[in-house]
Amino acid sequence: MGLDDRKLAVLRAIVEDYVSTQEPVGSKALVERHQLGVSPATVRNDMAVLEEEGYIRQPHTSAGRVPTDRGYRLFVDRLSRVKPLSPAERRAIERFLVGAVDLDDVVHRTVRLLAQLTRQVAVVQYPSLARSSVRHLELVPISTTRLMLVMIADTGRVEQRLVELPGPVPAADVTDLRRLINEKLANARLSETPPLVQALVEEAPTGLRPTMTTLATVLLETLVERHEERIALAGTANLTRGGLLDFQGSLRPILEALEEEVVLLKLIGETEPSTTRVLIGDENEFDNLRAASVVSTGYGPGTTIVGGLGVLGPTRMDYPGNIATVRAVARYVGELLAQN
Amino acid sequence: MGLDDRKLAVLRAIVEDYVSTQEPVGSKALVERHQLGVSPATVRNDMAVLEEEGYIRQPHTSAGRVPTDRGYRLFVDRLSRVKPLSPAERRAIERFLVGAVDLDDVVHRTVRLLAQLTRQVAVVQYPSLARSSVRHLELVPISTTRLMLVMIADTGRVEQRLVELPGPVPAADVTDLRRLINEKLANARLSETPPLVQALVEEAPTGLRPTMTTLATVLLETLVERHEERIALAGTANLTRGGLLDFQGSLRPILEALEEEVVLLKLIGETEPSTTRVLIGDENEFDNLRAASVVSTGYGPGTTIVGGLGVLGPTRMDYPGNIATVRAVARYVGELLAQN
DNA sequence: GACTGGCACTCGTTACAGTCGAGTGCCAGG
DNA sequence: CCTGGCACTCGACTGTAACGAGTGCCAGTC
Repeated sequence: MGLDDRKLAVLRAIVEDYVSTQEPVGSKALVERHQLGVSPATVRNDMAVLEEEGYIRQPHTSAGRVPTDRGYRLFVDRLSRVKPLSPAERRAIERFLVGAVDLDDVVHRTVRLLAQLTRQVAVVQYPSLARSSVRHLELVPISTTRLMLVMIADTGRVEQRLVELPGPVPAADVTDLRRLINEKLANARLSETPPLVQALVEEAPTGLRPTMTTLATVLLETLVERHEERIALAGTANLTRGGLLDFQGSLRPILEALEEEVVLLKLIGETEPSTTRVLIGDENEFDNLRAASVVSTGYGPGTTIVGGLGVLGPTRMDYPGNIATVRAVARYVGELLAQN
Repeated sequence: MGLDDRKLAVLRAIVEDYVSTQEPVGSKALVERHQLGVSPATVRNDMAVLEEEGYIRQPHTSAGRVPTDRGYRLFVDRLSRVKPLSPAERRAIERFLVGAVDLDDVVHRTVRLLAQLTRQVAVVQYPSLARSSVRHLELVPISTTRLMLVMIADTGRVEQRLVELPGPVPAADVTDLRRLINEKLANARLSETPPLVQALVEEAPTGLRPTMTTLATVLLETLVERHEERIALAGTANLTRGGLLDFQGSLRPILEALEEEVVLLKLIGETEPSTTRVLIGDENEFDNLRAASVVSTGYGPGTTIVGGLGVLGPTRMDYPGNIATVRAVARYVGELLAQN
């Protein structure tokens, strides 16, 4: 394919201009705003090639060119230069995140911060239970036949669940149960708990066996099956920026997708370590989001990844800027988590 | 004011037609669709009066009439007939809410249910801590200088918070602290805890005094100041029904308002016992929501109110239907809570 | 006095024609 | 391989005209 350097420069210029002006960009405007060193006619020839290769298209014959999803992809992969954060942005991140008092607080502040900095919709996954370890399991007697099971993960996440016991259980037994459970499960990765829970039941003293069986069921549900993942969302109002030009006139599919936790998890949860993932338009597997792009990355204390975070916006977004912001925020959050 | 029965009937007909068709309604269409027993000309005269009194208006000279906020208000107060839920709706409510496994689950199911039934944006406030009592306070040692404080409210709500202790505290002391705290605070209304916490510090044995002081600070923060209220939201995609006719073309202010928890709490949190509150358009104190209406009510086990729930939509909404649904859902949720 | 039919009027909507101009593709020449 | 020039396309905008839904008013009827 004959994509020489100048053609790439033209594509880059088109993307940059279109992203900032939101209007199809013509050959004349291009040479005026960028130092391409050639005439509009030459640029037109390049554009014709770029269009043939599927990187740009014209909304209608007498209009300028607009990048296609494929064009954005090339831009992101090969053409965008890293855009360092401004000092003001760095300060904003620090200011916003210090003073967070617990995990909930961290997540909420993070998601708002991301939405504010990128002016897009921000999504933050709570630290995944699957990738966490049990720090402590607490049994709190509510009545003689009811316990509250509280699980504290090493990431700071806390899950609780009410347990209906098969019969009254004296306080001393609760103490024993608590000890047994913690001996077995503390410091275990959540994903590895099922066999341990099974062992707990088998090894339980006969007197505690029925209660332990009930507990085991709830434990498995709490640790593995239910609610496994949580999501925080902010900045939906940013979808309305840029009139209705983005998202071809209807926010509906986007808003619907944002209500589906499963969808969001797929979007930002499946990150390989330390990569920033960019999904552009129809690269996305959800039809509802074919007009949107997602920039996401993983975060966690040190080098381990415990969750994902990212932003969602129109395909016409500032990729370099958003990538830089998402990365920076993820790094700060990781540091914050490492302190616990 | 000369609002005889027929004029009221005309207003009612206008509201009903406009709500269902979403188009300004004219005199001719009115007499065709309702048995008013008079001619279009007569209806026109009535309309002129209604317009003069501010209950309806014309978008432009050659168009039909549309209810004003004032018109909706009159409709809601005096003209709407109660619309009983369909059996299908009743079934849906029951089916949706049984099987909820804990409070989080109840709240999430409720908010989704409301959004689905009313096809509006649904808002549910978690049971307010201010109106709850302490069921139990648990101290979980994380390390020698760190505790996790877990508060379980009688409504099922659970709050937790990490506490950094001034120095190492032996396990036995933790047991003592737990006992002291529970003796003093269990069953107390959260709003009444501040003096009790104060007393805790004063009455603490000298050895435990410093630790108790630290705990007291966190207790006050957890019980009274922080996060006091939480909100669940669903159905934002419903805002896009009815094209962009509702909300005069921009969802932006609405979406912004929905991101502000404070705003939502004001909307649905301030409910007097067992009343269903309807706020129509500019009756709302938030400028962002002057194009929206809110139907809300309180819920709770038995006759006490522990939180609010409701729906938000365009002023052009089905008030009788939404009022009925909101009430019914609130009642079911109350029953569900009472079972704990 | 209340209701009705009729009629003139308003004004937004639609359709159509014409102009404008941004932007293109192509070609001949450097 | 680049460039200037030129004809062409086609959406955006403007102006005009016909249309029709809906109104307000008035004179007539019960």
